[in-house]
Amino acid sequence: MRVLIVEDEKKIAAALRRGLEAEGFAVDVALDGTDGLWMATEHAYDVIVLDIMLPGMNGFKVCESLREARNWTPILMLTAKDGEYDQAEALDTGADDYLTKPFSFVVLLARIRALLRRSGRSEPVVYRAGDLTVDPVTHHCRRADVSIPLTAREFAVLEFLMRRAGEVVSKSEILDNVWDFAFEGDPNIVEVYVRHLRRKLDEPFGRQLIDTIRGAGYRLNPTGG
Amino acid sequence: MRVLIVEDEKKIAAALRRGLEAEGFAVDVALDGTDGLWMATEHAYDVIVLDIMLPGMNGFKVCESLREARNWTPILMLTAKDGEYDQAEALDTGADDYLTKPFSFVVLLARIRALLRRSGRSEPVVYRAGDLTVDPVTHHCRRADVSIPLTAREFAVLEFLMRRAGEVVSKSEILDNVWDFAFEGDPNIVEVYVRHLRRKLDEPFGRQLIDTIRGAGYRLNPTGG
DNA sequence: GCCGCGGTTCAGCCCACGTTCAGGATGCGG
DNA sequence: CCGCATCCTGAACGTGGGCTGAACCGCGGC
Repeated sequence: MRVLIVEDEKKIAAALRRGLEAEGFAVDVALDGTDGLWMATEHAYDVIVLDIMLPGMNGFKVCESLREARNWTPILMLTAKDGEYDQAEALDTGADDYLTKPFSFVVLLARIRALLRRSGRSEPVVYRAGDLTVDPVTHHCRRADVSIPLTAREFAVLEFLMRRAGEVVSKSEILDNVWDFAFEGDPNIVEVYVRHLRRKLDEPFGRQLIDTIRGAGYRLNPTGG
Repeated sequence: MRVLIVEDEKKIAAALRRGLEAEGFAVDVALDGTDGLWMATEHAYDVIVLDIMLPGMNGFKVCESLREARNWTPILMLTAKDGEYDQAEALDTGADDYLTKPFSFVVLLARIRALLRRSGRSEPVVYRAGDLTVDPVTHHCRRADVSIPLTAREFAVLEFLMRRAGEVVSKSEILDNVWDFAFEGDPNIVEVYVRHLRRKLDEPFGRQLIDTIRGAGYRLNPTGG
């Protein structure tokens, strides 16, 4: 599955590349608009992540040019929240979806998966661990056939842990993936959400789904605890 | 697996080279920034370890130049704790991870492995000795199919001994690799941790995994004892 | 406006872990 | 057999990482 990222902020570009490669995507990066357009026309991608604010040629122009050239690769646009460029304009120029900065990696991944699914290029994803199932598409979580209501954040944390089931995941990794790239708050928030998840997923069932590895991070038990 | 180390402190550079070569990496060293940049562009490395404080051209610049040249080799930055340079700036310029000095060698190695894993360049690592298996990724240690809980330090010591299974390893080597390079405490701590490991790994199974070589150090029995 | 909910911050608590220390065992050379 | 160096071992101690409940804040719905 090939992805093209067109983004000039190196930090974001690098983070996206890293994350997507870890998910098994083949990733190319272009750091400005003209280069992005060139790469998109020369290679066949399954999806393109396209920033709007770009040096040289902005994202709208890139998107427009591609569509005029009859290139229908799904495009996910990245827009800044603070006006200047309009969200809706993204869809007008032929983008398939957009995401406003700042955003978290799991949300981006979900959107990309959604685009791929719509274009019929990928199989559905459902995570399982023992009697626990998590479905990012329908946003449903159930354990032992009882449905568990989760808030957006709780769900995102759980989804990330499920993707890395069995592995030790550090708190900073969770923070980097589930919260905004720009998040500068108290890292203790991760502990708080683990607490929420344990309360909803462990206590009613008398089991331990999420282990604490002191000094290293957390580990989701792939057998469901 | 090729590694480039860009570091001007010869003592550290040499220590890293030695350690990584012992791990089977092919190691090149550059002693200043311009040289490092040149080597990174001329050769293909799997990972680059890049100090920030460098004569000539600092680490940020090197990283930035590489990324602008579309070189996406994973970069692990080494930063000093005492301000002056900011940790976060490392990621801004396109580094993939950073490590603050002082750090221990096993931590560095773990980070390098993590980078390689994320970029899909390496196969999973699990250490085995007889019926003992140690998995750094999941932080699992099991003997004869029973899971043994270990603390972070215990795990680090065991991991180091496993990597050098069959060899005689001196106490100071263990100290240098598992503790900070700057550690100035009682070396007796190594004996204490060997004791802990023996209690957890030997006594319940009536075997001797770690031999004492009086006057020389310890040796982990590759057959599991 | 008011209310309720989700997200975030904060402060206090607790205990596991890392480290130190001192006394006891064990091996080795003379 | 003695003396010394090395290693083993249990216990004591202090710290910080992690846990938790509650307060706070902002937003959307009624």
